[in-house]
Amino acid sequence: MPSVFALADCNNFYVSCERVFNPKLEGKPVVVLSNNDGCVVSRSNEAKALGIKMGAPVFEISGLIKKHGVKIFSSNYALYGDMSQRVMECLSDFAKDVEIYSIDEAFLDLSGFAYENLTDYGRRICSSVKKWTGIPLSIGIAETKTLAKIANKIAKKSPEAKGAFDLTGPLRKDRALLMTDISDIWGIGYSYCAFLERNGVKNALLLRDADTALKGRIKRKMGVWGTRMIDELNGISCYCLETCPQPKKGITASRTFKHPIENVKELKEAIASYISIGAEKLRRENAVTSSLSVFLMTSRFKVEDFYYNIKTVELPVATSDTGELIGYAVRCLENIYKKGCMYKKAGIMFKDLSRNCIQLSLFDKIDRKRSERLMQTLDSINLKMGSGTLAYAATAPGKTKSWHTVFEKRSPFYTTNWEQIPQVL
DNA sequence: TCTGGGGTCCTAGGACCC
DNA sequence: TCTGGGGTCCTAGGACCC
Repeated sequence: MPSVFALADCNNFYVSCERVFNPKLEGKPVVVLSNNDGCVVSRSNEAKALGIKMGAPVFEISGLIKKHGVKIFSSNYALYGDMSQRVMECLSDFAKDVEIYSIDEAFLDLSGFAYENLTDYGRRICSSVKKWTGIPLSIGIAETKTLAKIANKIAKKSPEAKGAFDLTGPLRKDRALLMTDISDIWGIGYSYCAFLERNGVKNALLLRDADTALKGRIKRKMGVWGTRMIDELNGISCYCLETCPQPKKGITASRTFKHPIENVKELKEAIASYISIGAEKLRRENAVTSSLSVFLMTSRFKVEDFYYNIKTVELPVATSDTGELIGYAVRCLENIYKKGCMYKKAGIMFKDLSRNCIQLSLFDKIDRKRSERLMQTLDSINLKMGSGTLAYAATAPGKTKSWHTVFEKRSPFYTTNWEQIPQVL
């Protein structure tokens, strides 16, 4: 049985989440900003039409914002995460297997739906999800994930598609691939796009039908990725549906500061707080780490005196104990801290994760059982009473700090906080 | 003045070993 | 003066994704 994938992708997801609870935003230009309200990460169609680009720094578009009354929001991750869960639950009603690909995308296995009209089925999914969650989405259907991505782009762009576009079967495929710019193919970024264009490959059809010589050049430049991409465009599926989330290979927690920081004490607090975030993720994954890195950097936009340094330590015994990790991290920080630098970003990384099996060391002085109980208690209190209820003193809890991320225009936590639930008056 | 965060995979090249 | 071959493992860096 040939495989059939549907890619369900929420339209302008973060903006759509804001609109669910604030319907007055419908039809208006709206953008959602990154941490510290730095740059644009989600745009409504109206904002796109004004020429606001993805990733644009806010200070560069402040004129446009003023002129057109663009509504702006800080990121509200609690809201988006919760809305995403609702959308994914709805989607799972429509297919036997679902792969959650990102916060706003999922692949559905529609193999064996041959007797249904797939376009109609896709439209039914869209209207049900919209009705149940308020979130609009588009569906692209095809024999491979890469083709489903292309189908999805067409579903989003063309109003006749009414939310869903089916690319299975030979009929519309050539035309669809001809109309697809090389840069719109999944896996083609800035660098590969330039390479392929230099080789005369301007659209997906030309890439699909590459001759042997061109395939060779692509293989040399892009490796196996390039080969697989051509196969996928030819309807040969190279990527199957991953229904169970793969265990994480590493965990990173880092933040950019609104204003640069020089003070080592403040940097220590920031690093301790990133360790807390990372270690909690680690425990949620049921994992321990045996490699910890701490890094510091100044602004990457000030090339003249750019400074970046990273220190990695291998731990004698793998752990997920926040306190223990803070201890190591602070020593790493002291190692790479250079006085006089204005730091703009700092973070921590855990690598070499292992699961559920701590290799004990003969020289270990820490009571592992006790540490495990302590972390379980910490996590359960924070889960019950709210994140950050219990925190290490090293993170300077309860005080407003220069390294704290700024969210000046954040909407209420409508769905995850009883105090902020929407009211009907 | 002001520019996000967290991932994955692949490859080349060096170190090391037999 | 002469100076092998092949395998494995690890890491850094590149490229991409959302």
